Amino acid sequence: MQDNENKQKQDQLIDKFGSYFGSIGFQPIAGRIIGLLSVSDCEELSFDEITSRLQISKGSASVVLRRLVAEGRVAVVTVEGGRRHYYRLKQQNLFEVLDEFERMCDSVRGLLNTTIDLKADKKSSNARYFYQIINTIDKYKTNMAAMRQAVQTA
Amino acid sequence: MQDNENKQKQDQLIDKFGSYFGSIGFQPIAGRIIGLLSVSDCEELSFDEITSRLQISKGSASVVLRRLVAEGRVAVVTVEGGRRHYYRLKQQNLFEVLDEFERMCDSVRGLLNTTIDLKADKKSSNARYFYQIINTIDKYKTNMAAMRQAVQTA
DNA sequence: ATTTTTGTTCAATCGCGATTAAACAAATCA
DNA sequence: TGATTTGTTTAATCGCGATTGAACAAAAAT
Repeated sequence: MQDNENKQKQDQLIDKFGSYFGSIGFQPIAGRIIGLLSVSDCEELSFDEITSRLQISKGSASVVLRRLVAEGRVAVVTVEGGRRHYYRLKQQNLFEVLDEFERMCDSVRGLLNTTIDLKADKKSSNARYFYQIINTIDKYKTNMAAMRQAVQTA
Repeated sequence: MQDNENKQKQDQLIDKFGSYFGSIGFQPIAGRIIGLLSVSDCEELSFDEITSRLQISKGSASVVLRRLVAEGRVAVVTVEGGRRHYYRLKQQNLFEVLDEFERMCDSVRGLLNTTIDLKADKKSSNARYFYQIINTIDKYKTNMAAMRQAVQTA
């Protein structure tokens, strides 16, 4: 009973992980695998445990796990002598998400600069708006750099 | 010649806007419309100018524009006496993107908290990892609050 | 009143990633 | 060696949002 209830709560959480990772561009199954590895009390699960717990085909699991391993999100643990593969959540650099966000900011900044360059009237309403955005991005990046430094030295 | 070259550059930029907005969950056409309204020297374009410049069906344009207007990304300008609708880029609150990012942080934070709650061993490797992430999120939010204040009073 | 312009609605299609099933390969066991 | 477990590969399918085309509606022009 207790166990069953716990499992249900875990399943709900796994789905929430799934939709979160789905929202940032992961395949649904990839998100749910990360969810399972995050939620499970046992931190190393076999291929078989993953497919049966998530009720997914071996094919899906194989493809998605390979990708997750290649991306460095999941680690494979091969126990000596055994033939099974075990998978565990790989801990990420905590600033990785911020890195990606800043890269996105950079690309937007570049895009806006090019856009302004191409404009006949650099003082037009939109051009001024774009200048403002560029400015805000710059402030944000300065701020983030300071924060990283603070965390590093802490 | 000059004109044609300029138009090509604009088209490239419009596609870049398109793929950027696509990457953050917009329909391709929505992204390209925003791109056109951003890049165009004329800041108010009619329905017809949009469909013909982007080579899209009236149906698509109608649906997508309605949505963009509903979301507050595009404004409709109806000139007195005329029957045409004109569309212009609506300038956003510059912190809107950050707002969304912070909301996402909040939801992740909640998810991780729930996950830790459910764990048998709160000192497990993953649990400790999740605590670290929560901590970093908190630092980030504190920092952002300070930055906003600074921008407000500037 | 009729025609033209302007835009909307909606059924049908298109494209594409996600997923599966089943055949296949490789390693271990008996 | 033959049987079993463990995972991979790939062709086919599924699902779903994006897009179109064509019929339709509303307003203005003639």
